[in-house]
Amino acid sequence: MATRQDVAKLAGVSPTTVSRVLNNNGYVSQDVRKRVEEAIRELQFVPNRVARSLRTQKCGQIACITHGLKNTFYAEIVQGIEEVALENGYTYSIYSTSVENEKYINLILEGFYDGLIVLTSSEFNNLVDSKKIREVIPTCFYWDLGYETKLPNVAVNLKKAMKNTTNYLLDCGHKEIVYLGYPKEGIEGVKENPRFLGYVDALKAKGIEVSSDHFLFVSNWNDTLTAGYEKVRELLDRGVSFTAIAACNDLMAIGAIRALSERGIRVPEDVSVTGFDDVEIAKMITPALTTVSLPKKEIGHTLMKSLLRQMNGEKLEGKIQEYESELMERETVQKI
Amino acid sequence: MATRQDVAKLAGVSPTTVSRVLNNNGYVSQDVRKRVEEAIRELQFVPNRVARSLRTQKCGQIACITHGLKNTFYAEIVQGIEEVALENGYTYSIYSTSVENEKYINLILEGFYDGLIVLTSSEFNNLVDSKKIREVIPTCFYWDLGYETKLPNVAVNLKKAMKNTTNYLLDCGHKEIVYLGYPKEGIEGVKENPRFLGYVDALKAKGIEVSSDHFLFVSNWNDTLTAGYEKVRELLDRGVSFTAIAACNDLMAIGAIRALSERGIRVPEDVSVTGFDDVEIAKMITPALTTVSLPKKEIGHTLMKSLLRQMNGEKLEGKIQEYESELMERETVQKI
DNA sequence: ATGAAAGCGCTAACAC
DNA sequence: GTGTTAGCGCTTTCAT
Repeated sequence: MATRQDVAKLAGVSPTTVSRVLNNNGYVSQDVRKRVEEAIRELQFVPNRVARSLRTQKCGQIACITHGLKNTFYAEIVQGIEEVALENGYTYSIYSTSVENEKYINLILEGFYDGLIVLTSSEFNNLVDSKKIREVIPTCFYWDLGYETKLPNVAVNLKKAMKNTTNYLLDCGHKEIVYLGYPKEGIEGVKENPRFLGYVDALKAKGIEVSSDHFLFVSNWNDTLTAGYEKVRELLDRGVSFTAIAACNDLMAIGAIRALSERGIRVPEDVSVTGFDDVEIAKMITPALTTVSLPKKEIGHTLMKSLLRQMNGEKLEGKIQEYESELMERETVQKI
Repeated sequence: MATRQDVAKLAGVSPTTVSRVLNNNGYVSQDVRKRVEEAIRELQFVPNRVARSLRTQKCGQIACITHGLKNTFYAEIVQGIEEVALENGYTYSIYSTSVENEKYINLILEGFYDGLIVLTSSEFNNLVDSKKIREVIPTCFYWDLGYETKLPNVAVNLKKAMKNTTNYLLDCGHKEIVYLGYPKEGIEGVKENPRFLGYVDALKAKGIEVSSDHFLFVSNWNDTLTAGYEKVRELLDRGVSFTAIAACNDLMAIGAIRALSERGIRVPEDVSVTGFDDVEIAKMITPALTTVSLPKKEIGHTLMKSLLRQMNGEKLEGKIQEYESELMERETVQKI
């Protein structure tokens, strides 16, 4: 592997000059530049990023924390992040929240990353002291918790989104609506989840009783197809009466639909179901899932752009951008 | 951010000694070790990975090339990779094949990675000279092409898998089976795809005519829900007669089912459909998808383990492991 | 058992 | 315009 030294020797110039043409700063005469460029080509020289990082104290890499890519919701956000990262010469690593606390922190403190994007605020908050992390490394959060934070974040108005959805269900004549999704932790902390808040708000506004029989809570790290499936089976076993399910993500909704249809309950004829996220597959299943569309890629873009700004020295605080969502009326909801 | 120097000073020893306790080599007296450890704790010292990398010429990071995580098939393999990577102190970056040729190569040559895992052999092969890459960096491929290679790879017996699946369809009485999926490039190169080979083999073995009317080809980078959906719509528009569709991945199968049901064609009553990969959602849609199950996580594990071996100096060549698959009989196929 | 010193490949301040 | 030099934080001989 050729080094800058080798190039310098071959071109008959000093290493500094090579740097200059490489980084396009300082003055280099046409003639010399040409010779250097030729030498670079001949030796197939590629600058060593590790050495450069050590010198410049920035390594052109960011870390991104998710809780697994199996929910394509995250995969799509990550795609958005990747696009603007690469455009700006950054690479990124992905970590799943499943990794233990300490490993993370060290990985991050090791100086191998210039910035950090956290897609799973709640788990991350439980794991580490976010404020502390932020002091050592520029950080941007995708914030989906129910309270405000000073941490730089981009968010979606989830409360409003779920309120809309619930209202839609209500307008379709549903009164017994099951909520399937996130609490923060247990029933007490539950108020902190914006989606749940939206659900409760909508019900109350129409004078409908909010019954804990209709709460199907799932922890944040377990918002999967299987969880949706099993929660609804349990619900069915309990014999609770309901005519609709409002899920907190599409995967859980799809799991719910499966549980329903295995018991011979038809969607939407017998029970209506709504999802959340509008993952690509939502419109491809039959019946196509009525769900809430979020601008996933844009979220990724904004997350990365905000991080970039911070890495350039800007101080950012609190909500940087709040996106709106859109209810996609498809085939899993029916008027009764 | 504290450096090793600071620790040394605080502990009243030389920087070398600090290194020794950090890396657990050489002799350090109990007493000194304790002092150093205390200093480390007090200063919250974390060794700088960039500096270490520069010195040791290995950076504890690998790159992984996919064509996007939106197909959870790749996400699951990546999860497997992550598990053994982290276990062994490696971090990883993910790249989508959508990035242009040159950027890649440079990224990889920049010395920011100790190894490379390629999940999308075909695209990668088109993009770069795999053999050349391999000379500069240990590499391991997930190989799903129809010809053998000397490049270190882990594979699944895809030909056999698709042959099985086609036979299953045949045994169910289907004779007009549509193939939905990968050619290498155009019809001529088509023979190189193992799945296609398996499909043709099965048909021929039963003396059934192989008709190009039943080929629905999709390029490798376009094996999506939407592609499956649109290809099948086109097929329907052409008025070709068929009773089954064998798809090359679950996403395309799901897209196909959607196209079918939008036209009032029932699955499996009117047309049977099979998928490939057994992605988590396959069993959750209704009807549950009959598909081929591959050991995705294990593939990830083996990929990473093989890379580890190479990074430790071992020379690996050709097929390292070939996995078998399993047909999951569910609800999208019916006897006729 | 511990320390001194060289050097990984690069950049940037400073000289010429 | 171009070269010299110091140094980023660490590991690793080689002395002691």
